Amino acid sequence: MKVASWNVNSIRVRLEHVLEWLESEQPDVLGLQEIKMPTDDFPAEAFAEIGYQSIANGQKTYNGVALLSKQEGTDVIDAMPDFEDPQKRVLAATYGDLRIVNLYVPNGQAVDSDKYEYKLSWLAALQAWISEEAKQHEKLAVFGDFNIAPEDADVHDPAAWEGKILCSDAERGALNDLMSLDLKDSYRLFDQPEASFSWWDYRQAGFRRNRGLRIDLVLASEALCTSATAAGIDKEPRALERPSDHAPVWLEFT
DNA sequence: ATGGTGGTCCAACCA
Repeated sequence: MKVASWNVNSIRVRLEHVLEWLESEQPDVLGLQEIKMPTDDFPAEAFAEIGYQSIANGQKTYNGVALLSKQEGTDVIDAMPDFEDPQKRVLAATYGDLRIVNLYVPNGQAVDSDKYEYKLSWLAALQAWISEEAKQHEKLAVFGDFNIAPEDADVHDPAAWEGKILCSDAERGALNDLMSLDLKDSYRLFDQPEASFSWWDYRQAGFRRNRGLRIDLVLASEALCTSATAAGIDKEPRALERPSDHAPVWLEFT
């Protein structure tokens, strides 16, 4: 089994990239973030033609998540319980005995902003929801664009980013709380290259200079970690013409 | 010191 996550920054613009990546990598499940279109506009037919079913949870202009898969997803959840949110940022489904939670965590803009307070309250609601999901599903993967770099090793310039948005103590604390629900950052189960990132700013030639952050994560339950065989980040799509600013991240297990 | 790119949609917001 291979599961993957990719913030595509508009599925309209990135449709060909995603179709090509699915055909070459053949993941069993791919979660998308920032589809940036209403649910009803999602190009399900294009994915069906190459053998992928889809579930979308979108809105006009901003946010939006989707799940593409070879088998049908069941027990779909498209909003966190007990958290009113007009922003479409979550989508969960079950594939066989595997539970998938696909997240687009709020960016937060800056640590002194209203959007940061929204991010922290959103993460508190997530903690409550995922603790319930973890009780119900032994094989659980919680993946997506977390908009949090777990550690300084996940940041190109830790001194410059210290305490800043995506790296603040409160954000990292919320991520650690989530991981204390027996969920591991699966990328670190394996030896990885230094300076491994999943997002590079479009500005200042961030990708060419590898000035990035690793903020796209696949958190895996103990039952998944014990059968994990490989994890990685595929930088190839980030080097294409008109790329997303994020690369797909993936986990394989038996 | 400032702003620098890109998507959505055409002014301004979000990242």
